[in-house]
Amino acid sequence: MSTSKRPKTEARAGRIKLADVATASGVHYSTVSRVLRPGSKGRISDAVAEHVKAVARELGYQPNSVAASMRTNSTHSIGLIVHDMSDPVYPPILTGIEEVLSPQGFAVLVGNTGYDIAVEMDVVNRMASRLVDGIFLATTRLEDPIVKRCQDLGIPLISVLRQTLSRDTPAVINDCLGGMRALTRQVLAWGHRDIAVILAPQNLSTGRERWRGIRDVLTEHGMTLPEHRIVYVEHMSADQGERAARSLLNAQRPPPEVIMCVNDLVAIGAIRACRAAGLNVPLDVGISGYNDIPLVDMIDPALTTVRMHLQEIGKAAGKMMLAHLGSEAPSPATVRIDAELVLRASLRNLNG
Amino acid sequence: MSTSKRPKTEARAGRIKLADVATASGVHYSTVSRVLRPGSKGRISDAVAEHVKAVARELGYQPNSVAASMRTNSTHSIGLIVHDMSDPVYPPILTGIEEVLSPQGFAVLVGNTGYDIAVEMDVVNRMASRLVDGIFLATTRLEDPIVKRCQDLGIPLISVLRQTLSRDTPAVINDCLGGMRALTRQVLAWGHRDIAVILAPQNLSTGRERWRGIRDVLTEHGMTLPEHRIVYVEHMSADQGERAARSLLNAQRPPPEVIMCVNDLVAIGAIRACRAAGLNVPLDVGISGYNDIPLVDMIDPALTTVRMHLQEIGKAAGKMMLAHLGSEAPSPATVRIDAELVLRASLRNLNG
DNA sequence: CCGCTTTGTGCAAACGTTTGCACAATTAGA
DNA sequence: TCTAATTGTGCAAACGTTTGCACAAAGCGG
Repeated sequence: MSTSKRPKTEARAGRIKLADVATASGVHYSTVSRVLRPGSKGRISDAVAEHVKAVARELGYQPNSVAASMRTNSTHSIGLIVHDMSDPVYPPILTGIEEVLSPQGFAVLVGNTGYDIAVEMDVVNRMASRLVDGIFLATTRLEDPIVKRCQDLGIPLISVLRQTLSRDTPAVINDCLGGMRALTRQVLAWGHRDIAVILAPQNLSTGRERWRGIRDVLTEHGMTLPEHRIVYVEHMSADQGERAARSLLNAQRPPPEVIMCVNDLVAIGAIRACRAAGLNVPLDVGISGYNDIPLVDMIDPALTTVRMHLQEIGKAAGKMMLAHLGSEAPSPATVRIDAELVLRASLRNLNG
Repeated sequence: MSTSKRPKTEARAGRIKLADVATASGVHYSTVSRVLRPGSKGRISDAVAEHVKAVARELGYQPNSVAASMRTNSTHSIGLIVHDMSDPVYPPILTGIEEVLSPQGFAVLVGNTGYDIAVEMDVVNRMASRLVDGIFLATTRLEDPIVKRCQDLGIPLISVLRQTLSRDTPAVINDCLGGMRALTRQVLAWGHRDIAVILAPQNLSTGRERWRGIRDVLTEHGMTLPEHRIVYVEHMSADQGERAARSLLNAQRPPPEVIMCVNDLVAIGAIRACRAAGLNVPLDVGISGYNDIPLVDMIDPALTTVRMHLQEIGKAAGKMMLAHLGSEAPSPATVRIDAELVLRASLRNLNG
């Protein structure tokens, strides 16, 4: 740590503390504490309370929550771990979380992993050092050493968007299964039969559930996909999507009627790949995504996708965190937030 | 605060502390501290150091940084205040900041204001209570009570993307003036003369600089814009952009040749408004944005805009923060990061 | 008017570090 | 061999809260 901060400015150094307010009001500092932190034990007369509050306000007293945390062993801060905040899925979740937690006095510590699990482990350890009251994990794998670590550390954990295989953590997730089923039914209803898919790694619950949603419906219709119509991305980005789509299109075979992508970014990449291959979307190839991130309604062609209610997910996660912090018994419930089909130009009705 | 957390889990309660490591290694806990925090005063023999480290590792010691913060009066955490993380401009900045600060042991506390200055003031006060070492402010107004507050509180502040009128805070901003000049020159070079603008509130440095960039170039060419070609948004969102554009198009006059928008989201709204009015972009009306946020290259039509190097801005801001935390004299330097013109389909060459 | 409850306030410990100071042990210089 | 410098470690205070406990004052029922 190179930053040696010895001196501090005046304002920082001469910070008003409880004792200052106390002497200025002629009471003991413990009394000030009780006035300013209602809910603590020990009743205070209204007269004193008013007076102390007035003095505190006048002196511009700002409580030192670090000191309070030290005493109470609770920082009222919670961590949010994501791979990359620039992925537009995450910010609305942060907003939802803040909406619930901020009024309760919680602050949110954001940690980006950059898709690197070593970094992620480090982030967790640092959050542990900082005594966060809980962690929201948006990177959860089906078998997850990070989850394990949090459990070992005794940090309340809530999984968002994803869930472990054993469902041993509380979680708030999108109903990927339902969403993908609805989408697949629509694809079939519109007469598509030669379907290709670009899937996420199958060590993620989202990746697995979305794929299962597709397969379920295909199976209902007595269909299965041939190997060569199934490709994977390593993580969900447009570049990865473009690469994957290229491998679908480059083969000697004719292009599929539709490419169902595991999410919108991947679908964007797929659209690029189609364009590059001289194929028109949706005339030559239909494309679908998942998430309904901002602007996919404005792209060319407007993307058919499934909307997750991300802010709702964030809010639900926030509430769940509050519940878990309050109670002793964190029942690992999994809450599913409904998904919503959004039909746009990138997928057409072959029957129409 | 409703959450009464009395009991804690085993793991949380029986946390290993310095003293535990000390007794286990047969040394005083101050020695352990010195071993684990190299750079502190007092040299330790290599033998003891190795031994203590081993014991600490074995016991799984996690330093309690709250306690350390209490002692040192420095939390190694910094705040980032934005209006709304869902605005795609901010995440890359966060990434840049983290990239620089995280390796130095800093954590980032994110605060969304929801465009509400009362909330914003509250966020600042809470960050002050939490003893953040510094604050990045991305909401800076030309005359800003928030900046004033931070100065009163003695919290090191760095303005990002925006700057105060008096330039009394260190800041890292995009070169809006240069960027907008370049764009305007291009617009003129391509033969557009009937130009309309959708501007941001003029109490923001970005709003004012971008407008000045346009005016400068127009003035160079002996042009000025008539009142009815100038409209404003309250803040930078697609909805606001759509409203503003509507008011430009609804008038009895013919539509302008080009609408220059203060940023991409606003431009998106303007495109929507044009479509709704039955106007083709770019054939009937050209549109430009600013920022080059993700996906504007994919929308219909692809948006002509100016790229800010957001992650660079974040990194520069992070470095600047480190510098200011280190030194006594925070010279309020303003760093400008170059902008880059990005020409796409939404603006056409009338001469071509 | 007496004991008992209630109410309001002060006292002091504790939270887990960091670090100035003291001091013992070792090394070096002459 | 003696003094002086150096090195390694222990001691204890301090950081600013919260909160259990003690206790005085006041209210009250009989």
